Amino acid sequence: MKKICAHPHPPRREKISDLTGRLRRESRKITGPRAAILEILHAHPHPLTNREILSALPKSSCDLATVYRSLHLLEKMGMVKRYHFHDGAARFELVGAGDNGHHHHLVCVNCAGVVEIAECFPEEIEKKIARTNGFKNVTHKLEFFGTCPKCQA
Amino acid sequence: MKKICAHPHPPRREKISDLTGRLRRESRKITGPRAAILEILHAHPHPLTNREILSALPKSSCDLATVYRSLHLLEKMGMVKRYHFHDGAARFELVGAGDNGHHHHLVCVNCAGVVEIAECFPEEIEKKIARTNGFKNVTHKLEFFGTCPKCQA
DNA sequence: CGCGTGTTGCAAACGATTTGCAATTAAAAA
DNA sequence: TTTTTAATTGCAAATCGTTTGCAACACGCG
Repeated sequence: MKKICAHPHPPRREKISDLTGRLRRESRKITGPRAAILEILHAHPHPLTNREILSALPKSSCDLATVYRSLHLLEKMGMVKRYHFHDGAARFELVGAGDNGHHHHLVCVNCAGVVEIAECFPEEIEKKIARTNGFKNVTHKLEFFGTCPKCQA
Repeated sequence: MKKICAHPHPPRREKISDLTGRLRRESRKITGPRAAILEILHAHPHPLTNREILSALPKSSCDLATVYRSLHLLEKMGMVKRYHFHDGAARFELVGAGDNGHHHHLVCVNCAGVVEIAECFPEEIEKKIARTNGFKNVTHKLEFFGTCPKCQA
C-alpha cells in the first residue's frame, strides 16, 4: 500500500546549482531548508506530498510549515508543479528548466505508485472546446488511475 | 466571482421517484434529508459542494454532516460522481440511471462557472497506456480550466 | 563584519471532512 | 395500526491538510 511501482523516467534533469541560481536571480535566499527541499525533489522524480518531502529531509531540517511555504514559492516561480491524485493531499514535482512541466501520470489506486505518461489530450480538440465555448487560456488536468502490475494479485 | 456561466445540458434526467426507488432497493431509508438532497442535485445539473447543497436545501433541512454522509452513500451506490476543481472542495453531480456518469467539465478559473464537455480522452490511447504499463481497469480524470466569456473583461 | 530584508519555527487558526454517541424515525414485522 | 429494529440524524468533538501571525533568525549585499 505504500511502495512505488515501476516508472521509466524522462531524461530532463537539472543540476541543483541551476535550481538555486534561479532562486538567487529572484533575490530569494538559498537557505538550508530550501536547498534540502530542492535536493529531495531532484532525487525523487515523482509528485511528493509536503509531508513526504518533510520526512525525506535529513533529520528535521525544517518545519512542515516551511515545506509548505517553500513549495508555494517554487510553484509561484514555476519551478514545481502541483498535482492532485486520489487523496486530498497536494503533490509537487520539479519542473525542468526549459520544460513547462506539462505531463500526466498513471497512478495505482492500490499502492499509489506513479508512472509518467507521455501522451496528452489532443491539442486540436482542446482548442475546439475552447472555441466552442468562448473560453480563453484553456488548459487541462488529466490523470489516469488503475491497478499496477504488482498490485494485480 | 460566484455566478454560473452558460451551460448547455445533456438530456439525461431521471425522475425523483426513480432515484428514491434505487435507495429503497438497497434497504436504505428515504428520509427527509435524503429526499431533499436528491431534489437539489436533480435541480442543479452541475457539480455542487456539500456546503452548496446544504444552503440550497430548504431552511435547515438537515445538518452538514448529514449532507456529507448522504453524498458518501450516494457515491458508493453510484448515484453521484465526485469531482475536484480548483479549490479544495469536493463537488457532486447526479449520475443518470443507465449512464455511468463519465464526462468532463470546462471550469472558469475566475467565476467557477461550469460547462459540460462532450469530448473525452481517446479510448484507444487510454487502452494503449494501460497495456504499455501493464495496468488494469484504467480510467481517467480530466477537467479543463480557462476564462469564460463573461469573465474576459 | 554589520545591516536589512527575506526566512524560519512554533503554535494557533482554518476550512473541509469524519466520527462517536445518544436520540430519532422509516420501514419491516406482528 | 402498533411494535420492533435497524438505519439515520444532530451535535459536538476530533482529524487532516494547509495557512498564518509573530518574534527570533540568518542570508548575502555592501
